[in-house]
Amino acid sequence: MAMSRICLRNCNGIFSSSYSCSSSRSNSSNFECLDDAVTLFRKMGRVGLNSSSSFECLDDAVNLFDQMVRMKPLPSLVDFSKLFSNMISMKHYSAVLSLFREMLTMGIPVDEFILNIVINSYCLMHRADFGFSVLPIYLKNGFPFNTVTFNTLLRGIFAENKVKDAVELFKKLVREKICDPDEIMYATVMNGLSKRGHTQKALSLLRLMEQGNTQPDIYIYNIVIDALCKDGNLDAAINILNEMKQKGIHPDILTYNSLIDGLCKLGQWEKVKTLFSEMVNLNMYPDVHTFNILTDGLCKEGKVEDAEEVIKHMVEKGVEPNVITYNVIMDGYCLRGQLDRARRIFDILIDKGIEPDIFSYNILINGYCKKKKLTKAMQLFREISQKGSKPNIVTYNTILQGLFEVGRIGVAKQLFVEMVSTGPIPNLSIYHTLLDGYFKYGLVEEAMSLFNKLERKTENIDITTYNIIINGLCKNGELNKAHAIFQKLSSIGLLPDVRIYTTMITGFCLQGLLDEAKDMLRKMEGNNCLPDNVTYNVIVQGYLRCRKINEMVTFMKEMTGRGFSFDATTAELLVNAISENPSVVDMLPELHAEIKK
DNA sequence: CTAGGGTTAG
Repeated sequence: MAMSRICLRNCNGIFSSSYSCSSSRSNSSNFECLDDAVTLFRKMGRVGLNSSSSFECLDDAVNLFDQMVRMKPLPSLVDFSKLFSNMISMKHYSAVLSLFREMLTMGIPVDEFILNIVINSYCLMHRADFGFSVLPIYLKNGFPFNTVTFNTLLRGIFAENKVKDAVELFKKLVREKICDPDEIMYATVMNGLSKRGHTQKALSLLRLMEQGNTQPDIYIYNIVIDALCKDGNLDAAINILNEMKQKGIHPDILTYNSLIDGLCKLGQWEKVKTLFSEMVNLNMYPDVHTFNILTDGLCKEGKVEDAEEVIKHMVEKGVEPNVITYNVIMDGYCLRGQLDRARRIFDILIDKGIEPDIFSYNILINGYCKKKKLTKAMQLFREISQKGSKPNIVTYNTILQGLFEVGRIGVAKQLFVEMVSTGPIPNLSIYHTLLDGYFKYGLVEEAMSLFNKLERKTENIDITTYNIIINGLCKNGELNKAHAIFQKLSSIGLLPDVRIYTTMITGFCLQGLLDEAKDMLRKMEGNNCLPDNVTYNVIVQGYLRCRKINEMVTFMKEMTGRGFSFDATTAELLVNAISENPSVVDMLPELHAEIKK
């Protein structure tokens, strides 16, 4: 009953659909829910909720709200805040909004806590714009804005990837002295920036902070250090580490975990050891994250046995491996093609009473797909739903790629239909998989009709989509169509990147149109898009295939001059050309060493 | 009392 009421309340709003997505419908009867709620309510007492309380289902929360609004005198706003917070932790965002509206309608006064929760609900629904529409209510009630309000909004804007808007808002707040940014606000902005690839901007904010009243704390330093580590800029990260130490701010386990992760990814194992002993000497004990980072680093280098040793070590030290530990190991075995071992690990995980999560399944499914064992992969795929979990977008993408790889196009199409009706909303990666798959099997019409549908909404597609289309058309003998699409790119505001140029050059080479390929190479340079290793290999291969050795040599010199080298295909073609006509060698004297390789 | 911040896995 409560469910339907919420839906009714929502039908004026735009959130009814989001609501039905985020709510988990309870199977228990409303009666039971009501009883639960009443019991819960009695337990909490008239004074309000216990902060640790939670509800079985949305109905409990709504019923509790109904009880609360009927009470005389009304429970305090603290109790309403607690109720709403609980609902947010259960992801019932739109239900919070409905109940909030109901409070307003009933003339129940609200406070800034409630308003901030409401703003957060909008933000968590990725509608920060509606969050702003709550601000007038502060003014109407004479509440001053506080940093929490704007932090919530900033976080919401970042969550929608609107980096510029977030930075604008932050600047406005500071410039117009609307609120004084605290450590948390700096952390919010810096985290938003660094998680979206703007490490340098985060770093300059750190410098700005150092000059102001709010001094950076451990959180701030951890954000910046982690961002630098993720960028592989370990020197800079360690410089910041030393800076913070000098200021008397002690690095914590997160600081060390970020640094160790960065060093592992660079394969700098000696430095990893140094940092590891440094943290132990500081009485900071490595936790499950630290060990997972080490395990992952080793697995990515193919050293799964060493990773297994790390696990033995952590168990000896009393740190329990978690699902991620086993996932990392499974992925390590899958990467080496040892599917059976990965499957053992999977069984061990279950034996230990650890629930495999969607990652566990995705890793194994990916392993089976790479081995073209689609039947096994599909079995696991079905098992996810049987176990009461749900395949996510990555699961679908992995399976779809696997199905196309082995040519089971019909099943792939079926699975896509199933996804549209019951699965996650397809994203660009899914469409890329479909387009790529269609082209691979010569289904140009299908690919183009899907592309035309996608193209109607320009925000649906990106430069990679065009790369797939241009590549697919070229591979299917539709060079002219490919070129036409390439030429209209700039008119729709997309700058061709090195990959697109290379695809076009590949297309020309495929048709033996070497002059056109050469023109394209010069054109890209003119457009400030430098050819890379792949571009040069493609063009050299083009000349080699047509046995135009003189021109080939020109490009060969150019590419080696720029520090690029031949890939396996180029080398093979060159060897073939030489064996056919040994005099070719004389034309490239300076490359003897290269050829021998 | 109740609202906002940092780490790991495909």
